[in-house]
Amino acid sequence: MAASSAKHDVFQAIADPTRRKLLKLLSSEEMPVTVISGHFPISRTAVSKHLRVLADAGLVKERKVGRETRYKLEPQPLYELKDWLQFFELYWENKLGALKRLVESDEQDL
Amino acid sequence: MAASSAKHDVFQAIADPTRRKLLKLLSSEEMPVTVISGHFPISRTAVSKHLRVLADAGLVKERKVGRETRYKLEPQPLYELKDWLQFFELYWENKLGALKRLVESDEQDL
DNA sequence: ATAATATAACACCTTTTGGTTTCATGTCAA
DNA sequence: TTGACATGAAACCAAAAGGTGTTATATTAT
Repeated sequence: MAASSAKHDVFQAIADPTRRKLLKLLSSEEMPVTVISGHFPISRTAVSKHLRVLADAGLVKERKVGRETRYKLEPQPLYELKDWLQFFELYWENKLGALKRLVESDEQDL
Repeated sequence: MAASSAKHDVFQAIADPTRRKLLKLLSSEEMPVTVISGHFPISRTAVSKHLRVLADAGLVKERKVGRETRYKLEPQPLYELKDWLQFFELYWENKLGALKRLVESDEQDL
């Protein structure tokens, strides 16, 4: 899995379905690894590695509490995704809207 | 690379930087593979495989014109991504909101 | 008909990824 | 202090991913 020496980016981090489920799970509540693992059919170690990838991408924050490590969603990096997506919105939604804007700017030129 | 027998999903398709560049490149104009390859440092075959992954995810549309195959962006599947993202907007906006409240209360303390 | 072009299809290679099991370390409770 | 628990780390594995180069096939131009 992800050895995680090099920083992972958001796009790659969310590519995996398990990691996406992790993000949702950790969105509301902070949780220790053991509890998190209970929600997945894979081993605790595997979950731990996914968490590492997410942490690398900055999507999750770790906090040590006694002998456990608790994880929580850190949504900021998703901004990058939103920005990226915004570029394409032009193309799907309003082909009409884009045309309208174009026409309007042309009108101003008149 | 992606053999592409099983359908690829959008999240996986956009995970690769080359594929993201492909999407941008194909957003404005329809292009045949050879022209597309000119924009990348990798082999034409590699580009072709990336295009296949994108097509699998429905992000790109192929059209045969004579002996060439032209590719164009098909932005619809990005909707899924937007929906997914929307869930998390709640969390980061709250955070910003919370920060704003914090700053404001600090100002009031002065 | 023949040569050149565009691209898909194969076969192959290396690195990464998702997963496992086992071991080491740190912390809490008795 | 001794044992149980939580987690990280390490070693390992199979499959997928990204890449290459080499055919094969269809289409266009001469």
